[in-house]
Amino acid sequence: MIRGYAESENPFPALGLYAEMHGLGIESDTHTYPFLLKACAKLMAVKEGEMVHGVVVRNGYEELVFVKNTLLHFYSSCGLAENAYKLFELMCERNLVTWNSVINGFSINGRPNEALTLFREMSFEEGVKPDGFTMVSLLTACAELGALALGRRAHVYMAKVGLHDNLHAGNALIDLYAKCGSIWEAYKVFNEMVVRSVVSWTSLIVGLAVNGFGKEALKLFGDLEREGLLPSEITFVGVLYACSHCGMVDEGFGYFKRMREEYGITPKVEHYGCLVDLLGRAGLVQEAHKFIQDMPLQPNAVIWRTLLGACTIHGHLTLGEAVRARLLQLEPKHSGDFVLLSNLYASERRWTDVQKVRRTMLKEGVKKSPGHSLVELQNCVHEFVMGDKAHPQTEQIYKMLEEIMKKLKLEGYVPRTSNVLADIEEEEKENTLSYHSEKIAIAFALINTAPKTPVRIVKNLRVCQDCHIAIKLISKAFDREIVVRDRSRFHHFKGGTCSCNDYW
DNA sequence: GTAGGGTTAG
Repeated sequence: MIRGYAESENPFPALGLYAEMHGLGIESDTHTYPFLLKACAKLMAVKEGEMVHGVVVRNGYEELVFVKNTLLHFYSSCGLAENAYKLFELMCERNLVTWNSVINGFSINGRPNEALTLFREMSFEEGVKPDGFTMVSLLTACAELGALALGRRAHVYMAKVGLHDNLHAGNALIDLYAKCGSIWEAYKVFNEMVVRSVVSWTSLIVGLAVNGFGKEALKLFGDLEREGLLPSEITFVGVLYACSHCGMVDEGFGYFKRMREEYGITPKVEHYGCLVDLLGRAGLVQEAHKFIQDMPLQPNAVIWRTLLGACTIHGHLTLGEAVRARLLQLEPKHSGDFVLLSNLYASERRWTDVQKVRRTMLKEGVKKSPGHSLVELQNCVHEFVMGDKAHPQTEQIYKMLEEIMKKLKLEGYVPRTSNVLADIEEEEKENTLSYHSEKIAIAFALINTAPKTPVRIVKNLRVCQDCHIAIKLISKAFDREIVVRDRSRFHHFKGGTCSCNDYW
């Protein structure tokens, strides 16, 4: 019974049954724990899982590799990669599932570097051969880092050991190439797949959309329908995202209607979020506000933040302030909201208000999350932060930055300082030569790669307006294609223009 | 005869 529930869509009753069993004085055996932990993992029931962990230890089943592996999986899927790793370190017997569980724990919890390190340890030091599961975690880690060369190597390896036909690994490859901005390689993987699932289609649709190929994403969705496949709610998130980033307002609402009526999918807050963005981006800010007020779900912070973003782009000061007040109630210390509000005031040239926002931030101890940019070079991922001086090539990098600035000024570039808050740390450091991390990363890449090679950067925050203008000019002045993945989407810079059409 | 994987609005 417990097994049945644990493996079903609603594993909740499994926990109740266990409690009942416990109450009747029936002891669990080694067959029960894995299913219980599976249920806890699915439900993210941390407390219950930790309790089961305690029982496992008390009954002396801790050293059984099967049981321990489910514990690793439980902690990993509840966002507690560290707990999983601690257990892993103490294990005397490990098998492939053990390695996969702990690697995946790091990979899905935003610690891709640790996932890669463990993968190397597993395959090069311990000589354990990876399987499809391992490759999915590895590719996910590469995708997060934007490590294209490393991902390609994994792809080659998969072909060599016969894992290239694995459906899940194939899907992870599509996602990898899309998240590295190499959408044509994603297409290639998709086209060569022996078996595809709706996830394969969805991954490519989402990948096309975030890379700025909205029309192609919608075309692919059409192909999916012609094949008679059933799109999922995530497919529709991709479709609606494509519409909002291409300004296709009517089409977006058309798909939303079809999602509900033809496919019977109940829209979630993510779908409403896309539509708020769709209206807001298109300048229909009042309509977006009305849409939020009329939606049947409770709007969350992301919904209001989307509207605040639209107010900032289109200069709706009064509404923006009202939305900001709501966000203060929902998430008072979200640094991004302070930045948005400040940009809103800056766009209206209200400098006193900009200063006020800054002072509040300092007073409340709200720190802007530090931006960093990643560049991959010869299978190594280099990280740069604003004003970075830690890299061994610092001297060369800053010389290059000077050269870049000289060239850009000839092209008519004037540094844009209206995003005052974006430079808050810069001012604190009182360092006039403190460049944003993406500029440093680009200088580093220009030094270390052959002319005309594309430059790829992954940034954890959104690229600021000043850097966006500068990178457009760099792509022209240095004749380089520059691909920047920021927090929200891709920017493909080439010959002085960007694929986002300055709209992001 | 009990364990693990892919896509999600700002």
